[in-house]
Amino acid sequence: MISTKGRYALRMVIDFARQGEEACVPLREVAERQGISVKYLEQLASLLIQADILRSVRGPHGGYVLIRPPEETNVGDILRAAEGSCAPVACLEADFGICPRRSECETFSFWEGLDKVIEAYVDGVTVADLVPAR
Amino acid sequence: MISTKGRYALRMVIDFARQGEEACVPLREVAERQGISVKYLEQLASLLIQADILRSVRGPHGGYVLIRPPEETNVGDILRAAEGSCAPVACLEADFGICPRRSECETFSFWEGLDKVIEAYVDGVTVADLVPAR
DNA sequence: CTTATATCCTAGTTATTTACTAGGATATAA
DNA sequence: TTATATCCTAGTAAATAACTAGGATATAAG
Repeated sequence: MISTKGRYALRMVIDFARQGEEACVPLREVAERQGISVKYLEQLASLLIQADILRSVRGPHGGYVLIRPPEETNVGDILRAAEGSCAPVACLEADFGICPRRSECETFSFWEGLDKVIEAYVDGVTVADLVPAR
Repeated sequence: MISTKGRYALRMVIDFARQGEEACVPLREVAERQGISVKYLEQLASLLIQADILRSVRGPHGGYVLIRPPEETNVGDILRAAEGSCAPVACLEADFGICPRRSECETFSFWEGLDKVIEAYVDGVTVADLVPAR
C-alpha cells in the first residue's frame, strides 16, 4: 500500500506544477495549501532531489523547482522515489534478494504480473495529467 | 502492499487445490509443505471460511475443503478476505469514510484508476491458473 | 555585516501494524 | 476414552509509519 510519503510527495509535485513552469516555490506555501507540515515535506523533497525530480534554491526567495516540465515527469518516478518501491510484495523488492522458495513457489509469477500492471499504470500517467487546466 | 496474510492465504488455497477436488486437507500437512506454522494458518483459514472460500471438517480425518472448484475461485476474493482490502491507498478503503480534502484533491482519480487495474488483474486470475498441471 | 528566510541533516518519539506464538475449548472418528 | 482436528481469544516482539525537534548552512536584502 502507498503510504503518506508517496501520496504527499505526489501532491507536492502537483502543487509545484500548478504554480507554473520553472516557478521557485518554498515549502511554507505548499504546506499551507496542502495541510502538511513543512518539516515532513522537507524530508520528502530531499527524496525527490535524489531522484532528479526537483532541485532546490536556498535562502530568501528560495524554494524548489521541478527539473523537467510536468509532461516529462511520470507518477511512477515520484512514487518510487518516495516509497522506495511500488512492488506489491516484499519478494519483488530489490533488497529482498532471491527467495529460497522461489523455484517451487506457485505464486511468484502471479506477483510479477501484478507488479507489471501497477508499473504500467503509474508510469503511464504524468504530472501534467493531474494538474487541472487553468 | 500485500502482507504475509494474503500471500500465505493464496499459497494455502493453491495447496488445497493441488490435493485434488473435494479433498479434505488438514493444516498440519499444508504447514509442513509450505513451511508456515499451523497456528498462523488457522487464523488465515478462518478468514477464508468467513468469505465462503473454504469449509471445515472437525476431528480426526478432518481438515478444510474448497467450497468451489479452483476455476471458480479468483485470487482477488482470497486477497480481499485475508487482507481486508486490495486498495492501494487508505482513502479508497471502505472504513475510511469520505476524505475531507476529496473535492479539492487532484490525486483521487489517479488512485481510483490504480485501484481499478489492480482489481481487474487479481479478479482475472483464478486458483486453477496457479495450480501446476499434473 | 546583520537579519530574515529558506533548505539541509540527523535524531528522536508515539502509535499502529505485522507476524507471529500460546493456551486452551470444542468436535468427532476410531 | 483417546487422538486428532478445528475454533477462539490473547498476548507479544519487532518493524514500520508518521511525524516532531533542533539545529546547521546558505543567501538575498537592507
